[in-house]
Amino acid sequence: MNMNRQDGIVIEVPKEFNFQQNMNYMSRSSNECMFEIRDNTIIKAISVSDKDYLIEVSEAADGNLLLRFLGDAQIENENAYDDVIRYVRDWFDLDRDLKPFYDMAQKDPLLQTAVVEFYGLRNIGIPDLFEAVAWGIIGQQINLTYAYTLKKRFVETYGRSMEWDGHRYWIFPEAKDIAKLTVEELSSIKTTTKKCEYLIKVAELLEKGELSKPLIKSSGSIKEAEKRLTSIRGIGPWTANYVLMRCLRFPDAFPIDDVGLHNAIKHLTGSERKPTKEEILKLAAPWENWEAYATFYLWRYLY
DNA sequence: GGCCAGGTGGCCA
DNA sequence: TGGCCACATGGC
Repeated sequence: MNMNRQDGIVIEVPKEFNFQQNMNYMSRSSNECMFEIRDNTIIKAISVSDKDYLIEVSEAADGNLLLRFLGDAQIENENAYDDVIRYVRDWFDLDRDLKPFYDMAQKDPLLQTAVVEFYGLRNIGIPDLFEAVAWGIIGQQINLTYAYTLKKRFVETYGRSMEWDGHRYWIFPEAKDIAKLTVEELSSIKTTTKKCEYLIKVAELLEKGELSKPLIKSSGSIKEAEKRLTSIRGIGPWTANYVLMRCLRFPDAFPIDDVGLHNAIKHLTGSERKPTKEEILKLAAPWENWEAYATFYLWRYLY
């Protein structure tokens, strides 16, 4: 492995990977505050093993990913490299074999065009559980543009940041800091009282260790994982499946109540109305165990 | 100005 | 279980 800090570290990608497709997805909102797209590279502040790093991910000449450390992050040992590489592999879902998905999808009426048009797109994840849940709660029942505005307010009020080359890069607020807040304090970001309650409660559960990635992963099935999440106030079936899909990486996570999914299906089928739940279940039957990727690809039709 | 947002909890039958 | 309804405000 190339460990030269100056040249960057090459992270090998699977065959079913296309840098530009993932960039296109990540460029979907100009109001995204958790990373920056600049000169066809992604720059992001991350917290891994209790250390903050500023990283740049770009495309290497051979099509692999190139990881560079920016700023004055102290790389103390080889383990730190491994931690960050693992983070990036998880973030881009590089260790999943998409061939079975593509084999299935090219025969599927709803997906066959999508997998050609977006070939090489990965389910870009939200590795931090608190961020994934909070983003889900914040985004409930509001338009995506406004959701990005609220997230930005939340992050810039309660997160910490690193500055580099005249830009500021944010790390998502930590659960332990949000758990201390009152609803009144948190409502300064101007979201609903209920969402403030939910966010603080989730932060408390994470802080107490009553909610964690290993705990959810240890669930016997997706149904149990979903149940564990929906037992928490503010997390319904949509949020639970969203989190299982973007953070826990359950391939069969399926946010079937998602209005974006409904609109994508409406668009692709040329229907005048949104599909019913029964119609979606029927359309999605062939997607078994690939519902998360199917949903992720169909979302690409919305921007 | 009015409808719609990457929903959820609570109440009711 | 399944059907309503309040929530609560911005985007377009």
